Amino acid sequence: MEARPARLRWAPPVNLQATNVTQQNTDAVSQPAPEDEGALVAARRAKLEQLRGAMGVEPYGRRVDALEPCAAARARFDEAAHAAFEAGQAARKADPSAPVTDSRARVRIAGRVMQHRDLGKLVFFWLRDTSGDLQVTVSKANVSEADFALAKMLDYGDIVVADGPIGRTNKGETCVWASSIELATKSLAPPPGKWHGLEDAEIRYRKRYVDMYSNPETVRAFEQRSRIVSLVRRFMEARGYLEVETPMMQPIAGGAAARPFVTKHNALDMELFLRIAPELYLKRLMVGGMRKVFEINRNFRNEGVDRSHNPEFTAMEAYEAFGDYMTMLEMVESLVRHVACAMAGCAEGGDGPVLPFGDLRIDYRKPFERVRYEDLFMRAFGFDMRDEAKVRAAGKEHHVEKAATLDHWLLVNELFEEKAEALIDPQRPTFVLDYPSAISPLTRPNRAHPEIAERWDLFIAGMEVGPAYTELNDPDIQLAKFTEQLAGADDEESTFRTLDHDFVESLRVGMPPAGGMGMGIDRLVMLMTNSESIRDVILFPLMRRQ
RNA sequence: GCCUCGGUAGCUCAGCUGGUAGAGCAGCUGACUCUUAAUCAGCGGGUCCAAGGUUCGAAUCCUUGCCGAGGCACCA
Repeated sequence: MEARPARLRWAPPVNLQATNVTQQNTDAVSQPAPEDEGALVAARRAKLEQLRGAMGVEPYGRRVDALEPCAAARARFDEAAHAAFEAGQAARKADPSAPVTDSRARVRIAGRVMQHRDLGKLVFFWLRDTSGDLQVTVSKANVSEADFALAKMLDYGDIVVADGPIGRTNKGETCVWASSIELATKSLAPPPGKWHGLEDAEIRYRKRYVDMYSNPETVRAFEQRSRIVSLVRRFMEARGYLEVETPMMQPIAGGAAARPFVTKHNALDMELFLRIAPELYLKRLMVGGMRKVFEINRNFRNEGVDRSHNPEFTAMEAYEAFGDYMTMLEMVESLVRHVACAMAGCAEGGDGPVLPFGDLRIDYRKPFERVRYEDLFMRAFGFDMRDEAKVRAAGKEHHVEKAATLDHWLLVNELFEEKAEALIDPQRPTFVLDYPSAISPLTRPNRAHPEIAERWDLFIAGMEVGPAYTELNDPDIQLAKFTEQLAGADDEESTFRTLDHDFVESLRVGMPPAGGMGMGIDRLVMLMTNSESIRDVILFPLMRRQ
């Protein structure tokens, strides 16, 4: 990849005369000013000055080559070399002319100081990097006077480089016996406690950088996330899907029914929406002739925030020309099991694992549950969902809002969500098949039963992980459904809902029959990493401004 | 938007029917060549989230607001 010229990278943004930019910057600078810093910070600043002055140490470091992760350094500990060195030391005690024997591996590690114990002429501290912790032992006899002075004055949170042989203490702790140490970065902030670490959920999300070094499982979860996304990509590529990127800023926010975020392009004087879904663009690619595509990217929905919703979230959508919703079902079931297998370390092609999620044990073994929407409705209510009178009565009985006037199928779905979804076993991944057409405007109706759409939703642990459709490719029906939908929009919805005529035009050009699916990647990661809050799988979740 | 719970030292928390603000760890000074949440001696450290009210007196009771957690609602 060619590097961009530095001039471009560092050039100030050009067209930023918009007032909201300045506004945002002012808001961001609500941190306490330096003069508000307490005694703990003052003590660290005093050390900083001492390092720079009397000790001649640069507290913000320099390039260091040939570093290895703490875990790798620890793994290079060799019992025989350690024993030989200890024996040699004993021999020299008896006879100082005995030769020095030291075949222990030399290592160089860097990390944050997590523990610090000063025993006078011997200093122990632990360094932490993302691979783990490793103790560094500094003996006054082994290092320069300057290095020893530095070792004694280190603070919890400082970033330090240590060089030396990997060995063991008398008490059996594997450690680096420092031959030299170097301060990489002085930390000025008071750290969280060394025992409890950082537990306050608010600070964990707001200051993720502290959470990450204080709670190693945080970094672990995000390493897992990265691995899962990579597995998903490789799975899709192996099946011949092409990864594409479609607009995140759209003049019409289509493809779903959520409330969008609004923004503006100044030069074109144009209102834009952050996308709520990529669907309508990916389908245009089908029209253009691409057979199998997928996109993994952010969607933005201007809705509430809770344990399974963040306003910006990562979704995958995939489309396969000449497929249908059952093509997608096979693909998604294989994909979810594939990822679950990788997480559990079980054999590929086997039945699949059982993974914990909170108090649940999710059973990813073959096959996932399949249940028809109308059968689930029948089980929940005891009558057919097409029975308008009974549905109307049940709506009133269950106090559905506007039960008397609401469209029959919308009422059916209200009832379904209230009572039927609860019948799904949260421990069994379940495909609910064949939703009513009336609530599926982008889905092709079943040819024999047009009130039913060829659509499924996958539920795991009570969460909706994603839907799939046999895509509607009849331009006339699509236009009719869009028009009907717009007619039902209230005043607020009308401000952001517009008919995407170009999309309808693309269907007139002709989209091959196709299957399509969507999947919430954050929710998939939650399930795979046993994280019950979406905030634990998003590095910087949206928080209210302080 | 609604309901419940919470916000006290850098961190984790205690603080009873209203009566001078506490602990452990962290910090500072000193001792210690094998520590493992090191130990020992000594010393500092608070806008009790904010504003208002009740009271002789409020961390504590009341009201409102801010921030968070959980739940509900919203989310085809």
